[in-house]
Amino acid sequence: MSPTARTVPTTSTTACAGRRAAGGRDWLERAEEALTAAGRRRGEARRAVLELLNNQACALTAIEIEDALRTQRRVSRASVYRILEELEELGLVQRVETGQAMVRYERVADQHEHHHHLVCGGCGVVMPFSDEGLERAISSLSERVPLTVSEHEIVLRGECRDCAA
Amino acid sequence: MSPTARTVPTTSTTACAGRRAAGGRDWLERAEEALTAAGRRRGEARRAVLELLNNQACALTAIEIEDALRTQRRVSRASVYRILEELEELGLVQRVETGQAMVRYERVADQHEHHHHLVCGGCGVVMPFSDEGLERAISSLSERVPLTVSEHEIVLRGECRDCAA
DNA sequence: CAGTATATAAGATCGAGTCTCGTTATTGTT
DNA sequence: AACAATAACGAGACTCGATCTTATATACTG
Repeated sequence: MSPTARTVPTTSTTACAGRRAAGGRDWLERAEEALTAAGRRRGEARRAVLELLNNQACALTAIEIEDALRTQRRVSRASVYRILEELEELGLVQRVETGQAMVRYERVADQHEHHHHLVCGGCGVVMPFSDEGLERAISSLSERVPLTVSEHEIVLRGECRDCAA
Repeated sequence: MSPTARTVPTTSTTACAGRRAAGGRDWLERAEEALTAAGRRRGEARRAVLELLNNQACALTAIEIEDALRTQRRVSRASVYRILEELEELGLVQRVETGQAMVRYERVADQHEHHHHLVCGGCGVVMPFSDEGLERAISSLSERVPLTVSEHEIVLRGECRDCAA
């Protein structure tokens, strides 16, 4: 079995370690406003997805979102993807590639609660991190490169403490 | 259509811009040696893949490899993936996630011709880059993180000059 | 409250990647 | 050089994340 394409044992909402997001209240409100401003109607499926994303500390996959909502309100897979795409276009959500063969999504923080990801190759757990020095290096670099850089993504891979033990 | 899952218009071997890799002679030899040392036999399919990878400046997808070889020697898709996996295990090839819904592979340079990637969201072109300051920031960061970091990957996304024009 | 457009659900479909298994080819041995 | 033994390979079925299609339900507008 290929090490990176393995089935990652993620228990839906615990895929990304770390404290459950606390002060996301603003994000939910901001999201609702942005959607209304964009001329969108309200729907229960989308509201459920928004609420779930608002309570996450880190990125979820579409399937994890579908599973997590199954108990409270069945949301079709197509809807999950459609909603995530809308939210991404409005800059409310961002895609995260962790090298696990599926895309993860997370809400875009109000200010710059900007972060990147640590991925354990053993158990598949995903953890957020951020670093000032790294961001400085990136932004200075972005000036000297033959591309108008609009986003960047950094993934550190290795073994978490549990797996290394 | 989702912007990142779009079908990227890559013409097989030109997927990764930049001069065709020049001094790859050593890599090919090194690869052959490593494979022999690992007790592997020789096969035509693998030799074809090795030669192709040796002439690339940057990362290719498995499908691109299959297509590129189609004219000279038909190599089964399963073989391409199996060969790439072997090479990855031996540290001769590395996987690259560019956020384009498929994995790319490239040879691992002899010394530290270590590099990362710029991806144009418009045309899908992938370009290599490297930066000392960035590497320093990463390695100092790797010490302070709750993970034994073994690899890292950085992708800058934006618009290339042609697409921005 | 009727009309209309958006939101959603269900399921077909797509495609990258994986798996199985029968065939071919390399290599060490005689 | 013929011969096993076994690794390398090819063809195609299969998996599963993601997308597309279409019919229905629901939210706004007048």
